[in-house]
This record gives sequence, structure tokens and C-alpha cells, in this order.
Amino acid sequence: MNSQAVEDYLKAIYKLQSSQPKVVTSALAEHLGVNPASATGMIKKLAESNLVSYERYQGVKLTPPGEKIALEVIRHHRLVELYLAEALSVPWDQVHDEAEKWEHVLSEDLEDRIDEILGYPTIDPHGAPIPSRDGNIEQRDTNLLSELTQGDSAVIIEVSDDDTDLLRYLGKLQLYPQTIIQIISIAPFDQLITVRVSPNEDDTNNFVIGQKVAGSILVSKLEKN
Amino acid sequence: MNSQAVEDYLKAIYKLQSSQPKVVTSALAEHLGVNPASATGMIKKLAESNLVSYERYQGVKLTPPGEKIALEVIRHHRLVELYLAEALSVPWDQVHDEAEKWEHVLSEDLEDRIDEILGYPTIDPHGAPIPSRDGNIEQRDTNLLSELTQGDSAVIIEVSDDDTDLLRYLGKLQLYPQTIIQIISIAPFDQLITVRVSPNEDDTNNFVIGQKVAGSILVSKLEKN
DNA sequence: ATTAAAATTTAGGCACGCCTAAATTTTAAT
DNA sequence: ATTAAAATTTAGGCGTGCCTAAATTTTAAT
Repeated sequence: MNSQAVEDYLKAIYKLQSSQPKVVTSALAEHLGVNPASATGMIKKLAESNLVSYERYQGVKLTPPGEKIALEVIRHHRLVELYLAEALSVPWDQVHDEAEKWEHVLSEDLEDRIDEILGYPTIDPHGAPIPSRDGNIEQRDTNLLSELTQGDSAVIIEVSDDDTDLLRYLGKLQLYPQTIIQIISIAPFDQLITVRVSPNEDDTNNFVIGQKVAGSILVSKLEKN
Repeated sequence: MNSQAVEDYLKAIYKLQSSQPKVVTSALAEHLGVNPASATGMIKKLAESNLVSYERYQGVKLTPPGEKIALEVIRHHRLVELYLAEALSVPWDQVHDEAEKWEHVLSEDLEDRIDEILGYPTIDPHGAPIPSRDGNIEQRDTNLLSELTQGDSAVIIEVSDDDTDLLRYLGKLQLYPQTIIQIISIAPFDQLITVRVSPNEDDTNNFVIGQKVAGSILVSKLEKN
């Protein structure tokens, strides 16, 4: 028990729960690249182990023990991502796929060691919070970049980590966590956003991005001056 | 294909081949902690994929493609062992067990990165040679410590890596690779060996070790002065 | 050469996690 | 309220890799 498959399911349910309160079978199946019937099978198994609560046809929700395991896996994943990026110079668009494999073989001893070497970090290379060892995870007040309006300034908090091509693109645009941006304009019909990117004081560029990209970036609004 | 189980079998066969030219089913099963019937099943599968040559009841032998894969897995294992020891300060009696898991999830990219960081090493923390990327492995002229006779001097080349308790014991006795030793005496009946261990110029100690321990240490004889 | 013991293989099963196809339940449209 | 569509579950199957028990082959002893 607690096989790699179980860990992957719990992690996926956790992530999907941030948008939907109950995770529906098809969403879970799609996220995992698995047939819906297969997801049903695993859900029944997870429910039997009390890791999720489940009513037939009604979707699934993590129980406290299920959430605990999910957060442990996520902690592994994010620590490994950061370690790969910092210590092994793995490019930020590749750390996710590597970490996906490593997270399942990380012993607690090694996790502690890595945590220590990294200086007890709280966010991963994509800006996502790293859960503490006892399962606490920072809640933040964020918006999607796509929700901002003309004139808004914001700092990038987090970008989605699982699309290599997207990450490479964001890298080219310097859209990293901590970077400050401002919405210059939003064009009608396609909602194309012209955004001013200011990675540092001497460097400012304007780019146009679409809704797909803007919807994959979490930001925190800054007070207007 | 090339599942973890396949990799583990090939690695085990490779290791056992160093002592027996044909690896017999029971030895393989025992090494892997598996029922002999299970080993037979996997052997048939490996033979079908041309990774081993096999005649019923006659034992098994790696084919060139099988040996190639075995050496790749061993390279992964030993590089990871060294990385864990050097970069993450994992104690030398624990690196084997950790590496056993990590070896199966190491991408080629990451392997290259680790190899580079370590400065293209040729031996692992236990003194075992690390195969090159194209599958070459250094052949050395060694003896078991248990084969030496009174008065012989030798340098420790390699110790077996898979017994945590043994490794802790060897550590306490300073019996590391590169350490110079001399056989002071060998007692009759139980063949207890009194060994003078000289880890450095200012430090020399005598210890008594038995055949079990002496048989787990590979040495290279030094010319007598 | 015969035979008992040991080693090995075959036969039949099981758990896991996936699949497709068919049945059921929910949903949304009329 | 009925019904078609969509979502979900059930049924049945497959590959992997393990198990035990029974059959077979090899080995070693007499």
C-alpha cells in the first residue's frame, strides 16, 4: 500500500480540490491520463482505505489522512524540484518531470538532509509553497493574472509547473515568481493583455500575452501609487 | 519493458557471474529475496528478450545486450552512491539502500550532470569501479583479504556494499578502500586474522577479524620490502 | 545402477493497475 | 415529465511479478 499510483491519485485530487470542492471522476482521470473506469476503480480502493470520502456518482474528497499523505508527496515533489534546480542546475522547465519520479523514492532522512542544505525553503522554483513536515501549507491571497484590469500592478507569485513548453515561454518573457508586472492594456474580443515586465530596475519590457498564458500565472496585486 | 524488476535481475545476475560462470536459479532467487519459482518465471522472460542465455535446469548467463543493461544500472547505482555520500553526506553504510531505489529513476541527463559534478569518478564509496557510459568496467588484480598469508602487506581495494552492519563494523575498524593493512598472524582452527591497519602515518592499530569479514574485503598485495 | 535428496520447473492463483465495452445513473433540454 | 446526452460505474480481461504446491530433472550417495 501507498504505492506510487496511490500517491499520484492523492496528489491529483489535492490539486483539483483547489478549484472544485468535490473532484469529479472525469477530471481526475483526465489529470492522470487514465481511463475514467480506471479512476473509479482506484477511487473505490482509496475510499476503502479511508483516504477519500466517496459517494457513487458524486465525486470524491480527501479525508484528513488522505490530505496528510497528499501534502507529504507534494512536499517531496517541491523540495526535489528546488534541489534539482539549485544543486544540479536542472532548467526550470524540466524539474517537474524529474521530480515526478524522484518524489516517490525519497526517504525521510534524505528529505531532511535536502531541506537543510536548501536552508529550509518555503517556495519551490515555480513559486508554489512547500508544505512543512507536519503538513502545513501557506495560504496566500492571489489572483490569476487574467483577472487583473488595466493599470493594475502586481507581483508574480506562482506559475503552473507541469507544462514544459509554457515554462520555457515564460522564461523567455522573464515571467518568474517575484517579478513585478503591470497591465498596460487589455484588447477587446481576444482579451490580449499587454503587460509590462520589470525583472529589475534597469530592465523593462512590454509583451502581449493571451488568456491561456495569463490564466496560468498567479499574482498578488500591489497598491496603486 | 526494462522494468525495475528486469533491471534488478540483470544486476543480480551480473554480480553473481563474477563468482560462478553460470548463475544457478536458487542463487539468483536468494540474492533477490524471491521464491525460486518466481526466478524461473523471470528468467524465461529475460531469455525471450535475449537478455540472458538459458538452458532449462542449467542456469543462466547474460548475453551482450543483457550485460550492457546490467552495466548501465550498476553505473547508475554507483554514481548515485557516491553522490549521496559526497553531496548529501549520507553515511557509507546507508548509501547502498538509498541508491537501490534512486538508480531506477535517474535520467541520462541527470546522470551526466552528477558525473560532471563529481569530476568523472571511477570508483564508488566502497571502492567498486564505476562503469563508463559505454559500458567499460575496470578489471583489477585483487585477492580476498582471507586469501593472504602471514606477513603480507596489501591495500584495500573494495568492500562489499550491501550489508549495513558489516559496513558500520568496517568503518569502526577504519577498513576503508585505500587503507594499507598487514597480516600479523593467522590463528589455527578458526583462521582468525590479526591485521595491522594503517589509515595514515600517525595511526596504526591491530585488530582481529574472522573469515566472514575477511572474505568481504578485496585487496591488492604490495611488494614485500 | 538404484534411489533418495536437492534443485528446478510447471501449474494454478493472487494483487495491482490499467484497458474496453456495456450497463446504469445523473444532467440538461425540450 | 420525458428523453437524449453525458458522466459514471460495472463487468470482464490483460500484463507484470509475486506466491504455494506439485511435478520433473539433476545430483550425489550407496
